[in-house]
Amino acid sequence: MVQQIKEKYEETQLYRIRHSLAHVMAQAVVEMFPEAKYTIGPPIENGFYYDFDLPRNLTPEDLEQIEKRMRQIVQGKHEFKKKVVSAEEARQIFKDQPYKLELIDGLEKGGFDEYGNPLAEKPEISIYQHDTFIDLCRGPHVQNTSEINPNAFKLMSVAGAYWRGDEKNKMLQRIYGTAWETTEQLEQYLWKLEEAKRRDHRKLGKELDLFSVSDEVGPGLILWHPKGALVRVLVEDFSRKAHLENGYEWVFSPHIGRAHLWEVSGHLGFYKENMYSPMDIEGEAYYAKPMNCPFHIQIYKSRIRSYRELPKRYAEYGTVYRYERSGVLHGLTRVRGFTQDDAHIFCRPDQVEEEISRALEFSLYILRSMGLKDFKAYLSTRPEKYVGDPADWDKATEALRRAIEAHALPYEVDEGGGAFYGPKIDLKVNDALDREWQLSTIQFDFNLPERFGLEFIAEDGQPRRPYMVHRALLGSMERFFGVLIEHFAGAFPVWLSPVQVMIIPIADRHLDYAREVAQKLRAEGLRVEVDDRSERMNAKIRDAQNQKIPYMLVVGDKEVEANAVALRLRNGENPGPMPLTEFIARAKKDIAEKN
RNA sequence: GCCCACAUAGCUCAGUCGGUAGAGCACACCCUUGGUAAGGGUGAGGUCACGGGUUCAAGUCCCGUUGUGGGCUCCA
Repeated sequence: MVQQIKEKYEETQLYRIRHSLAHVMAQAVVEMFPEAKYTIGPPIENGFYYDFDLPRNLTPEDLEQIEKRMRQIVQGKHEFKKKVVSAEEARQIFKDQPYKLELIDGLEKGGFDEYGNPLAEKPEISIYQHDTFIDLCRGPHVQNTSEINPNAFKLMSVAGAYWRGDEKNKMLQRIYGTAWETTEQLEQYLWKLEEAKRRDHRKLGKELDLFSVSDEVGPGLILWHPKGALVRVLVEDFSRKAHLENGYEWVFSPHIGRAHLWEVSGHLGFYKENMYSPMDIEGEAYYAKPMNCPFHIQIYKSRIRSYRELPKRYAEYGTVYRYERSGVLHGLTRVRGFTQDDAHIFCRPDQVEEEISRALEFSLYILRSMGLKDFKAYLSTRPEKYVGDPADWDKATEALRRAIEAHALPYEVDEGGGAFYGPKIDLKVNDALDREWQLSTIQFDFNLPERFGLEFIAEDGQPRRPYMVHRALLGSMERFFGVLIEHFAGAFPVWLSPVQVMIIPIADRHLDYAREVAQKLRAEGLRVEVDDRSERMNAKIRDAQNQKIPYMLVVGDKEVEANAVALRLRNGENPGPMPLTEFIARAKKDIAEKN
């Protein structure tokens, strides 16, 4: 999995620091709880963690104390010493540590490393010691704890985690820490966390009145308020138009379908745990759709298809319902009912290459139009269990790879990470805080064409099976909106701002003029409101700015006199008075350029 | 689903040792008509998530349920 990056990270000093701090933390915890059973503690993105089996639950005060003790240990200038040992020696050393013994068994048998990941070769067994603490570990570590800056790490949280990630196993206590080379880096990281909190879409969703979730309706079900819905409508309209211009045909399909459909599609076999219980309609079972594919397939199958009419590209904003376990729901990014900007492409084998390339190109175009610029692709290839012809898999995978390379996207290959029905590209987006979000996906499907017996009549008059590609670009409207909110911190580009202009009359006598300006701007297609409250101008500015409204137009005696407006921007910039016509030109330019 | 924490006015929160509920913002009304990030006053607004229990007495202690948050696992 994602080998390229992982290996690079493993070679860095930061990786060694984090890995070493995990050991130091384990020492501090074991000192605090001599009966503690310790398990594994790897470096991760931004830091490290270690999982413990402890006699009681940790409190925030415990964390402080552990952190304090860690500083002392780090400052003790202890050397990290590696030693290769036999399995027997290792068992002796860790005789009171059942989790370690389990790991040693795995190492001895080969096939698994100390984190339980599959391994090609049988590894040597090594231990690392610093100060009084010995851990089963293959390293690498710093030479000496003096290489660790005692003021560049911090323990962040305690959370439950299953032994080896399996929910059938015991729940352990995981302590997360973050660690850096310098204090500045630590502070920068902590700032980023704060900033992420400030732009949390759940918080902004409330403050900007964009959406809500109601207990009465149910968890994971989103209510789009007028302002949020307006953004969605704008995004949908833009994207729908682009689809129609790019050779897609728009379709609509129902939200439920007969059990038989889902049996044929196989969803009742391999996807049932994500589907809701059926409803009874005149003695027949119907299911809410977890995917749109079977419906688009029915449209394809509604008559005989000629090779001449391929490719067929059916697009729909398809609302699907999937059962997600209560613990995984999260704001807009993980919900139970959501709308995908879905499409299915049915094409001839000789069209695959171009269709993939087009789909990727189109995806990048749409995402860039939304103000997202930083992408990374993940190519997932054939897993061990798969359906279809390996030759088709290879052809499809190569088409995906060439498309990525043709677009000069950075990418990683997830060998064997594809679904059983086909290889795929996932496109992840890095937002303004450099956080990665998965949005687009382009997947081949070698399963459904077979199951539904899809055909087209080839040039020679014989039926052939088409290739089928499933793709979503924004992913889901809910998740995309969540990402959009966080990326822009709620300050959407002008073309997507629910309210683009707030007119701020200074005194009541300017109200008529303010309304007149509003009318003129509306006639130009701008979304305008007048703040006619009996508040001071300062308060109105503050409120408009907090609502992230792109343009504030202050109008008072001078503006009325000169048929002008005084412009203020939401970033605090103050271009000042200008003729109304000049403002209109400026706004229209910003909108056209998607600023 | 599992581990931990949390749930008080529309929002953000306070509420000590168990003694019967508070602030700011928002809202309504009144005064104020102010030139680039909060003018002043008055008022209305709460089954303290829900259901049990302990107690003379529960927002506060205990149990359960629901929801939310941080994780685990999974994913658009």
